[in-house]
Amino acid sequence: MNVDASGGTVGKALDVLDRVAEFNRPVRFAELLAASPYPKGTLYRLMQTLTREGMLVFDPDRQSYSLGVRLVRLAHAAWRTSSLAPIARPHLDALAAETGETVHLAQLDQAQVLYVDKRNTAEPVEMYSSAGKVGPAYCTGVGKAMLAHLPEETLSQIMPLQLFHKFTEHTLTDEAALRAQLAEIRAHGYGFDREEHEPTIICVACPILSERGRVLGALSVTSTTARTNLAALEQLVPRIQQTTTAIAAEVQDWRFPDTVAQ
Amino acid sequence: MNVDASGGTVGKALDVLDRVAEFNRPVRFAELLAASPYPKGTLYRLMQTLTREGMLVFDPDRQSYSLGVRLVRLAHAAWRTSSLAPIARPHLDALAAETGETVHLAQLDQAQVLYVDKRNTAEPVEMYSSAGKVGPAYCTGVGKAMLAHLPEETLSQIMPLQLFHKFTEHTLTDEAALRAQLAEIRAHGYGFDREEHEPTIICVACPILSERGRVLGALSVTSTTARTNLAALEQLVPRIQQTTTAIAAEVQDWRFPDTVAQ
DNA sequence: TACTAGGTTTCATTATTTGAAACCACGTTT
DNA sequence: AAACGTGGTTTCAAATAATGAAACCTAGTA
Repeated sequence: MNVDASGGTVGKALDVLDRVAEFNRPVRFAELLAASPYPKGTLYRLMQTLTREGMLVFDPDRQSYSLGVRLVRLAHAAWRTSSLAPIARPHLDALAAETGETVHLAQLDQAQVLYVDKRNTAEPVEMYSSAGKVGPAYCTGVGKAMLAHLPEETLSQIMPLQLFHKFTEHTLTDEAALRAQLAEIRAHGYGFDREEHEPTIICVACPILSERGRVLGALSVTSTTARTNLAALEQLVPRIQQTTTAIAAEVQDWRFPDTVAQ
Repeated sequence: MNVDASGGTVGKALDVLDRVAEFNRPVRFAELLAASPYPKGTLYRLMQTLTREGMLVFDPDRQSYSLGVRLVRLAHAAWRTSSLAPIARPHLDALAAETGETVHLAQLDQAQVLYVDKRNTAEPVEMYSSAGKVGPAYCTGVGKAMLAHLPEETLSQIMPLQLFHKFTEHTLTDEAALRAQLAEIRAHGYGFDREEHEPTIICVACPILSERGRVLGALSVTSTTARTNLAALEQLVPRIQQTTTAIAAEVQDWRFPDTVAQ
């Protein structure tokens, strides 16, 4: 999944972190060794370093490694400064309240969609259960909305990384089909998820664009075919765009509170 | 704050990440250069690498760097597998509901306390606002509860890293005083925060220990002198210990769902 | 035009990383 | 008890990547 191969030591170290993350549970050295392209000694020292640095934690009881809490601390900062979530929060609240539907805020992480916040009127906000989750870009509303507004150069870089797994019978399964839809989305300024990722789940999504047209993220309102339909969701577009515009506007200033550092 | 100095390249790279994080806002190359011990060229390439790897994001509009979203993704995994939060969640809910007070779940990150979850009956759970925050160990209930149960070797390593800043008139300001209290806490199995960090804020905290006595984290119930007092909080100790024991017990198995990897 | 500040690249030197293999510790088998 | 095997740790010369001083851009200013 990760197209590293970049020679650098830090690249490898981060790659190891990713691999540990993929296990989703504490992992033994030998397991990781089997899953890594690195020779024993190299991997060993890499993990030593990462452990010493607090990015990994070694559990002596279980003889296994997990991601370290230092990551949580870093991510806290990342989330605050580099994600749209803190700004978007009140807007999401309002939108979710008004529509009564689930609202997703996402950004691009490499070739995938990373959900940075979520409002679900039914259940209360679950920490990290939404923030931090990743999903495919080619078959989600937010994903396509972002892809559609990417410069061709970037798009052609991440297009080959799309897996085009056929989740449902509506999933777009090749680049041509996707590109056709992206053009459409670009023209309209919004796009749909037509049960492409999960059956009965539909959504309408709008990109969040900077003044200069750079893709900052995307916002979607999700529902089910049991409750509503695409036409009804389309009615919400003006309201959603009102939100995305507001968020984009705030982002413009936001970036420099310029309070004295420290 | 960071006692790196470890020659490795990854150490330096992570150090750079920390420094970026400390700014709490997008930061220009020159700013970071001024704050770093590394020469121009070195820092430059370090940041190039980190940016290429998605750990930093460069905003071309603002000519500045922020922490990348890849961190959020990694932290999501870290939080799930390496923190007590997912397990403790229901227990925290129950404890908070019963006591009607704020409940904190913390773990040690290097020499600091890292809050991994929190329940505040008043306000709803705020994403990341609690998870990811760090605080001093020597003057918080959870901090001292954890320090008290650390093996001497580890303790003597992190003791010199305590800042002993006198937040309030009750703050312990030297190692001797702290060690005396740690002994007491170890004897009782619980400890207090006697307005040591913030005036009027008091809490009672219990460590979460593994079967073998390893420190996994700590749990505290916090209140104010306006509402209650230490004696009343002490009454809650059995209830809190019931919770910590339950969490510790669950942790024992938890670590290996042993579902087929991938 | 000259000057400056911020950022990028070069290149010979340095020192870290590499990885094959040896080694160690332990629990298992014969 | 000796031999074996697996999982983990260390060694050491060779290969490679990181270093940092300085040169070099680029764009905005005097």
